[in-house]
Amino acid sequence: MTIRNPQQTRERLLQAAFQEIHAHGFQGMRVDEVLRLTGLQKGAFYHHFGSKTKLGYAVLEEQVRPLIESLWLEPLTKIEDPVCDFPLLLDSLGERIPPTMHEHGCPLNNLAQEMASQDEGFQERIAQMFTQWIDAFEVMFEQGKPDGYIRKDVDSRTVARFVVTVLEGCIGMYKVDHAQEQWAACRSQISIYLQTLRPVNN
Amino acid sequence: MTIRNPQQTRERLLQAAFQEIHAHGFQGMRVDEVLRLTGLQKGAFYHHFGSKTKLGYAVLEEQVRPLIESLWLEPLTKIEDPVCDFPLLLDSLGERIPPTMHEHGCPLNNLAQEMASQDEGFQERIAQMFTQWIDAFEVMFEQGKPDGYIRKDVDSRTVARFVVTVLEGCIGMYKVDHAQEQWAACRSQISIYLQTLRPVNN
DNA sequence: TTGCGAACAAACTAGTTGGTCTGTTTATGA
DNA sequence: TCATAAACAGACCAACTAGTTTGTTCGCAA
Repeated sequence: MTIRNPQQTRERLLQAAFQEIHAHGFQGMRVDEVLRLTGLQKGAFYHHFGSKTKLGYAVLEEQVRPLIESLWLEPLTKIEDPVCDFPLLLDSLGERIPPTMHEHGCPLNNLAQEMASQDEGFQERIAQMFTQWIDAFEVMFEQGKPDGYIRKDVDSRTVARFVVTVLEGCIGMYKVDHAQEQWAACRSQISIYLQTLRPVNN
Repeated sequence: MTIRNPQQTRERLLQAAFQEIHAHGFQGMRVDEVLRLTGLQKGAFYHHFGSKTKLGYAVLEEQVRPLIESLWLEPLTKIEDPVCDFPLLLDSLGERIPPTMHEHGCPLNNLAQEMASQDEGFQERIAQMFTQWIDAFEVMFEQGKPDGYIRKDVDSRTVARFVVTVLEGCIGMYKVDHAQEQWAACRSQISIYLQTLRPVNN
């Protein structure tokens, strides 16, 4: 008599799938390998998820999304002076992310590059998550205006788009050759860029 | 009696493979589909390329590399004032790239994100091509110094790294939802950033 | 207590995929 | 001209892969 725990079974499948997708991409992820990692069988898999694609959606929403939220969205709300504090947040990133991130990059960006043009379901979910991410940055810059940290005429949304772009680009570049200079370059130059958002009459 | 042309046969295979890899990724590319597109048979394929992987390498070096060179490296050599001319080069990009690029993004970046952590052969070739690309930007910024376009104390390599990062990030973001604002944001903010490279006593 | 659906196990299937093997035709150099 | 290798055609194969089916067991509500 084995004790059953449907929620935990589902969660185990999700975590193993997330791990495999992060390492090999969605198309590279093998259902059989997820089963091997969890010690479960086909029956369990297709009971909880109807198909490989639906599993992918679930991983995106239940694994990747919370990760982005805790790693980025939540810390951003605590930033007072974007120009000064955001680069500091970047510095702490190395310690805040799990080791697998160094090797395989940002799971959201990976899925974005692989699946956005392949599957509409992925595309929509990914686009929404990026929008949410940009929103968080926009709020951060907007909130910096009343306190005089950011110029009033700055287009916060445009700046937010740019910052997210730099982040994804940087993580992508780092994935290629893991060069420390690459990360350092983005860190220093984003800081220089942010200085341009300061009010003129300092 | 059919006329044989080994070089052309090889080239046809390369072009079809490039097209398929660009559309579906390397792992998503099917040898059979390349054969169908070219009207050739397995014999021809495995005569010219020993394996799918070797074909991938050949596509990278004989299709992607020349594309990067003609689209970026070559135009960069003609730029005099980086701060002013580079954003103009970006503006002309829309007309200079083939339509498939809009849909599937940068083939080099796609392969980078998909294969860098999967296969050492890909990783090394991709890293080298990125280095070459960064080199070209570095030269551009360095050459802008004697003429007073760029501050003498600017670290050209760091700036070059940053610019390539922004480009790849931007193309990647554009791939997700094809938003015009995304492209416009990067275009305008990269221009603002480049202004910080100007000498102070203008 | 019992009935019934949820939660699995496990064998099976049909289609796909990269790659091989054998044979045939074309070019090329001696 | 003729031998030899290059340049293919095309059938074949073994491994893999997502998904199905059937059957069994567990948990909960009535």
